[in-house]
Amino acid sequence: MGTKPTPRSALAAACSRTPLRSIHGSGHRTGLFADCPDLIGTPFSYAREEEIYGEGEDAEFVYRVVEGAVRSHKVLSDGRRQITGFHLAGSLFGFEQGDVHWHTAEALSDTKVLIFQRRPIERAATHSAEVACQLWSMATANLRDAQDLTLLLGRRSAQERLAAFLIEVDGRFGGTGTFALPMTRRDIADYLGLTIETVSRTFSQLEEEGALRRASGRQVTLHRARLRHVVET
Amino acid sequence: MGTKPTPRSALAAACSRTPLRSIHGSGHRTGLFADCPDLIGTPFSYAREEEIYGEGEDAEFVYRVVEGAVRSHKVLSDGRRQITGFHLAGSLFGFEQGDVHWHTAEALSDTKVLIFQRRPIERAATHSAEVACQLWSMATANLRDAQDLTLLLGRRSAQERLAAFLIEVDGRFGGTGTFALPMTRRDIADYLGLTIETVSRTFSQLEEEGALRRASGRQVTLHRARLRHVVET
DNA sequence: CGCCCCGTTGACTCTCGTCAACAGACGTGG
DNA sequence: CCACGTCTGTTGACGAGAGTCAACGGGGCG
Repeated sequence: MGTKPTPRSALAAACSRTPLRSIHGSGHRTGLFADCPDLIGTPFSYAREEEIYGEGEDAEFVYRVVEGAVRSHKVLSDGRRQITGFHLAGSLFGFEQGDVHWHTAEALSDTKVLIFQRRPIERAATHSAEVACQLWSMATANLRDAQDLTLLLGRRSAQERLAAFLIEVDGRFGGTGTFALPMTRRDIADYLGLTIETVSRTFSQLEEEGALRRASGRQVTLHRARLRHVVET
Repeated sequence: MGTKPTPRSALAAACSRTPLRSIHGSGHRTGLFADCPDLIGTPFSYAREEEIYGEGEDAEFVYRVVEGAVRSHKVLSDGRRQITGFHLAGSLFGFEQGDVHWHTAEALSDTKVLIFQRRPIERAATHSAEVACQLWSMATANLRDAQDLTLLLGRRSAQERLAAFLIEVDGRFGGTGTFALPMTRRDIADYLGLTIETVSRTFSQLEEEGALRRASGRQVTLHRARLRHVVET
């Protein structure tokens, strides 16, 4: 591929050559913008651990995950990190208030996204109540997630946090109870407000209690009833 | 006052008698709905510790604090509680996604609010991009607050949490550095993910370090530079 | 006056963090 | 092909910070 193209250059190129129809219908969830045919995203790729945008950067684009996974986080000056969310296939991220990002976003693995320019969407929102309502609905969904995380971090033990997290991820992967975690122990720890050692020990405890089984790689099989019992309410 | 009127009955009465102009201009911050003259709230009062709405209840109204203070929280089945936000004069609360509240809201002290019906506002949003954009903006502001709290709960020590909290409250009271906390130690603890004993001890530590002074009641005077130093980043 | 609630403090406990060692997977280069 | 380093994950020993339990003082209110 030679030198890495920027989102901007990819967008410019896409304007002249992309067969727009081919971008949709590729299996990602319908949702925001699904009924806005003029808001077609430009495909783009990021390598594992590559930064998509940084905190404080100009928020020129928003993104929808097509394949792979992304994390959003904030860091303190001494390096402590809090991941505020994982974005899996189908989810939209990077849409924040104001003109700069207040998080850093990085690809967990090689990831394909669709890129949208933020400005035209915001301009559309000022004219179309429908678009604005979709943005509102999206923000509200994110708000609920953030507040659930707040309850998790403020009032739950390590076991409860990990159990709730695994149930949540399972749900996002279709609820089969078996999946491969796309993130490292460090990512899980920084999401749950724990250390990697505690996450690792808690995995072992849950396995001893028969609430899950670990296989090679990051494959896990959940005993969902027992995990739910750990989480209770 | 005899039997307590419901918001519903107050609203019905207000339709026939309230001199609408008198409600506004009473010193609360301008903001959402300020430019929607047809969305006039009905005044209503709650006593200290009174529940305004409960988790799972039908979300018929939204509220703006005129005077006093309100807390929103969630509880786990075993009684552990996480306060997700305090609402002081001027702030709007109760606007959540879906038809039911996902929090409980209670008055910290005797509190005056303006009540708005949710449905007409939502209906207005589907027609007016401006209203919808305001709702979006409000949700996004709440989202940022929730994510800041996430970072606080996930990665900060008791001292850092309390210092950040005091700076935040000071800011909301005008940034003079001296004010009376409207909430109890229990409320602070349940907001910061700590216990009341830890909050109390942390107050004492910060006072020993000269970062604040406590006076009678819940009056505090902050040494803001030292508190900011505790929080650093 | 007496009760209850709030806040503070002390003593002890326990969960989770810290520091360290080590095993397995993977990629690189000799 | 294998030695090597690196990265991820696991486990153990120990320590620190926050939680738990308990006592007590002060203020508000019936």
